[in-house]
Amino acid sequence: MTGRQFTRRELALDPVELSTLLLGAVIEATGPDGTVAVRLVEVEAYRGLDDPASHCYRGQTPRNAVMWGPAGHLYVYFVYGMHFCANVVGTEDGQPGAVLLRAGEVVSGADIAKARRPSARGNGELAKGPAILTSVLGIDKAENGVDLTDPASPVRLYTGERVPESSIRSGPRVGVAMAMDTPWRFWIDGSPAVSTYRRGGKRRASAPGR
DNA sequence: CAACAGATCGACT
DNA sequence: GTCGATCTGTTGA
Repeated sequence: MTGRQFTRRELALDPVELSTLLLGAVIEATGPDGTVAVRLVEVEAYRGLDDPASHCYRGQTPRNAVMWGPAGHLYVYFVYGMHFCANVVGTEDGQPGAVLLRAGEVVSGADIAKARRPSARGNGELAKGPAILTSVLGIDKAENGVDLTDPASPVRLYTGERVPESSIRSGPRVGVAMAMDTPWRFWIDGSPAVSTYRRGGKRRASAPGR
């Protein structure tokens, strides 16, 4: 157990503000094989309408509909044909926005986390990267839209130890080609779970033959 | 250590 | 048909 569960009202923030609130917070997910909790150490803000890199920049679609919904819900999307990524919905009232959960440290259920991701290189207690985080937590499309503030929800969000502002760093988001000058990635300085930065950009498909 | 190509499904043009 | 809020193994400095 860590802190108390967040309320929807506490999470109804601009994604940039919500990002710093989520650092150090604990997300806990219960699946058929058990419960895993992760302390968040790296997140990214996506503000929607103003933000060309956001899924909702071009308007509402069936995939991103959750981002228009109430704060404190989980937005899960499938990407690159094999990975799931999880976001916490922040703003409300027609101002879509969310915070991508990028990395964390497993604080309970480490054995289950390891079983779910046996190929995790090195330390299985780290969830270094958004797709690894979701697989360790057992989150997939089925958890899209669940309420993180509901005690009965399969995925819940709790307050953690407060992170001193001096240890919070920010920088450009990972893998984002547009708006690279916007430092909307936030992480806890010194955490081993923080993913290494990879710049975004177009990659031409090469090797036309097979 | 840094950089790149491949894998693979669904949303969007 | 193209490309993506990615990860991993391989290659090269």
